[in-house]
Amino acid sequence: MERSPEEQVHLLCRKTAEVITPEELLAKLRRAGRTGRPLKVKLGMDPTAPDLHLGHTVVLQKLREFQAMGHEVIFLIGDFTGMIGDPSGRSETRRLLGEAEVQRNAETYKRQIFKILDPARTRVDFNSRWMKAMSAQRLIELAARQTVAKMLTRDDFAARYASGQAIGIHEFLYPLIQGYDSVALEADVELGGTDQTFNLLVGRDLQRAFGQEPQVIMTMPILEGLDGAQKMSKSLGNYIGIDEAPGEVFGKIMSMPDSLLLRYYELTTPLSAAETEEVRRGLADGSLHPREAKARLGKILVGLYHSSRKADEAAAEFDRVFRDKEYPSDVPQYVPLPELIEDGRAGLVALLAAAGACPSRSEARRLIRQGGVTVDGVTIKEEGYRLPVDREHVVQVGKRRFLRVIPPAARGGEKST
RNA sequence: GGGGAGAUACCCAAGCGGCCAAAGGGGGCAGACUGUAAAUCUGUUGCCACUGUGCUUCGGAGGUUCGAAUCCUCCUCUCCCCA
Repeated sequence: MERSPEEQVHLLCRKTAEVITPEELLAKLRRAGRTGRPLKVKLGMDPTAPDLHLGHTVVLQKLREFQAMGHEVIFLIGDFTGMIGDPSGRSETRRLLGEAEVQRNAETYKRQIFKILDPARTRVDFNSRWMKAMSAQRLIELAARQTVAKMLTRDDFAARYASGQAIGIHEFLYPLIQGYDSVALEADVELGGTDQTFNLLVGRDLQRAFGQEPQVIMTMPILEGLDGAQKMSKSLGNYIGIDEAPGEVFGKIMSMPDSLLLRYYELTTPLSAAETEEVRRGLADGSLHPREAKARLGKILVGLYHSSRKADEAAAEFDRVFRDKEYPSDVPQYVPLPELIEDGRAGLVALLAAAGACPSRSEARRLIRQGGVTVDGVTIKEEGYRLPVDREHVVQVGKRRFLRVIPPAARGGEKST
């Protein structure tokens, strides 16, 4: 709270895509400074996909900045909206979330957001608290405050409408309910990705309609997923979850397109603009090899969400397996089932499928045909290969899957895949 | 309420009686290359008792036919136009 309102505005507007409006933010901050009443900063999320990824951290980091300045953060879980169904979903069967499930997802959220946010300064709320009690009449009154034409100005609605895709009425209700959340919470500021701009603006409209001072809205850039094209999302499989194992996080960073590096430095790390610039220059003039830049980024991120010790371990393990082509330090054991073994040997295809190293036997055959399977470092090309189970053998499938095949007789080592 | 179009594998999208387990693209996986699980190139991408007259798959259920993703009937869902 020691920072002046002007300073706060300056800091808070960094790394944002849009702030509507900085002037209003300044005014609110000034008042907060005067009255000693911190701002209420809202971020809403659906409880449907409880795994947070790096994309979410962009906005969470901004929330943390608010906290660091002494403001109150409200993490709003859209359990009511979530129970109705997610508008971004297509026509796939709409799964209704039960209360128990919502509760569980909420717990998952908390565990994850508190890797970034300060629990002491975070209020977790649920919009069912007020939405459940809302009568149909009130809802219709709410709906009367927006027009279809206005709704169709939202990019994704417009695009879907133009391309002939379905838009459910309830999807129109979404922005309204989200906006109403701001009314219910009397939010001073609401954050979101740029894709939320429309919804956030609806919040301002509704607050005005309910006689409140409109919230300031701040949107953050949307982080591209690992494919470099679409936004990061779990369903697209192009994400890095902040709850993922250190090795996974590090590996995914190492495997992302070089072209994405700077973007990630910028949006997912706490590095200053000057430090990011340094990375950019290094990459540009060749003094920093992309691989090194990635390793650094990987370490930073693992360090952030796990620990710097885990980060070093992950980096060392990566080098070991992918640079030095050695076996990982912890290759899972697999003890073949007795029915797989005949004359002291087990068919490799059956074994790979049974061990879960391949989703099907056909896939196992394919991999063998393509030279993607080795036993004790020797590439196996025959689909009919039978692996002797006389002693331990290390089977590698592709680049990343390893298996220590243990003879069943040799001690009852626990089975794992 | 009336008229029209459509539903194909993870996604998009061809096919419109046999040569279709189904073109093409994306994605995935593998190989080569590489200081990287980057880029690029190549291969591959339903299952199984896997060198097959095998099994399952083209919204769902029936039917026609020697034979259907392809034709017919009904159903479900979506989109467009008109009212």
